[in-house]
Amino acid sequence: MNYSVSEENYIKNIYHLQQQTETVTTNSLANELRTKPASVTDMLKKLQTKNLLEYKRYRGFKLNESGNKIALNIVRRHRLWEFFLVDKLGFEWDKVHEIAEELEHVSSVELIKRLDSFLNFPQTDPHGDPIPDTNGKFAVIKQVSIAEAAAKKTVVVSSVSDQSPGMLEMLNHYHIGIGTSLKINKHFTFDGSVEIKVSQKAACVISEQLAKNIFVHHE
Amino acid sequence: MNYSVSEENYIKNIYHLQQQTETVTTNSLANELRTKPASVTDMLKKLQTKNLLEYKRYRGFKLNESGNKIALNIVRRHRLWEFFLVDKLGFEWDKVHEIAEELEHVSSVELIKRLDSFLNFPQTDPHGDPIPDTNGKFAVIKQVSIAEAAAKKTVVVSSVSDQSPGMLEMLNHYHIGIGTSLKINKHFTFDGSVEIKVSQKAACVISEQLAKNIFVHHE
DNA sequence: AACTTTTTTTAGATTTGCCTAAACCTTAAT
DNA sequence: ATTAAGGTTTAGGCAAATCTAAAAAAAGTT
Repeated sequence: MNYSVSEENYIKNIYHLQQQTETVTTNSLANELRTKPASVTDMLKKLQTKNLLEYKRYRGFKLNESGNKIALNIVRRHRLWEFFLVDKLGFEWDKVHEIAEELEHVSSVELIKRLDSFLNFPQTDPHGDPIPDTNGKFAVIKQVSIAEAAAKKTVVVSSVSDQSPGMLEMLNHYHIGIGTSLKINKHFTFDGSVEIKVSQKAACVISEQLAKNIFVHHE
Repeated sequence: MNYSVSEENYIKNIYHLQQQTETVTTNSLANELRTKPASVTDMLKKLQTKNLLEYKRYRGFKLNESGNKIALNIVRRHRLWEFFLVDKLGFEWDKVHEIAEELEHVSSVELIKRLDSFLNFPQTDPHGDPIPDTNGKFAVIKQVSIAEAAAKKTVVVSSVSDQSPGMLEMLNHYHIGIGTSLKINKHFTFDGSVEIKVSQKAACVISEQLAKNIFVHHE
């Protein structure tokens, strides 16, 4: 079956909200989509008719099995395009989200198959988020923010949860990117800042706010 | 200014029809867009309001200066994406039109700029049609179909006007592609067929229909 | 438990792009 | 010049996706 751009956007955003809360509310989705709650209710009915949702009036909603599958497919397309934009076209990763938002709705299955292969089957997008495979499966890496990571360990940056230009500027300044390995030296309890050491460079201290937005994993 | 997918499709198709006839008719456009004449009239009014058309009721219409500029930009996007699909993703050229139809509406200017550079500023799409530059300019190559080309001359294939799978099959069979050079040996008046010689291979005879759809230029 | 606040839904409009059917022009033919 | 035929436009509607305003349900407060 084929879905409209609007339907796909609703599905995708329900999926993303579900990563934080099991069931999603009308208001939060309206907020995410920059639309009005009444519009959300309308679309929910439609998606329920198409059997993509579990939805009870006034009680919130969540994607069912097939809704989830479709969402993962959209996420797959989005992340593959983001990878393409950064890796092949040389975009900075804070610029690609909007463009991928449009590209993700191009419907050809063959296109995505070939794009995946052209990109050499990447596992994560430029922000470190995993790219689901054709069946919606992806490896879940156990990761923690630098703020929570144990001291004295060497870890690898796996993703960043903020994709603003300001964030990019900071990461460039500290020479940190996805895949960079660094050592957590010390957590300062006073302000939550963390001393880290990136590769051969001198140790430096990053703010709590930054530490909370950089996720790392072991080895 | 920004245009809807629908508006862009109208503009593009008016442009294409104008290549054959100076002014376009409601019916022919409706036919091209697989829509109804009444719908075309509706959209014409809208495009006229937006100052992209010269249009007099019952009298046909054509793009004005700015309409033309927009059309050429859409054509540029379409052809760049076609080039990408064939050159980078390995699609056969009879499969790319539909996909490029969707991709061409992605609106980022920066995207197209970078795509162009990534593809190394191609001059023509996979069917040999010229890719307009940012200002809508492109080199016009004087070309004739093999059916009309003078005998005893060596020519270079510059484009094909039919993009069906059947056409592709024939071209592959004769080892003909865009850029292939071949010699026109003889025109048979009886059935319009033409004897040609492709590179080092044995001379062969192609039908009038095929000859009419392959365009060539000198040197 | 009753009232207030917040959230969600319904009802009714609006816009865009499309449709059918009917009216309207233009052209070509007698 | 009239008429027939064809193409074009208007009128009126429909579906998708949105909105505002009002009603209904749930949650929070005293």
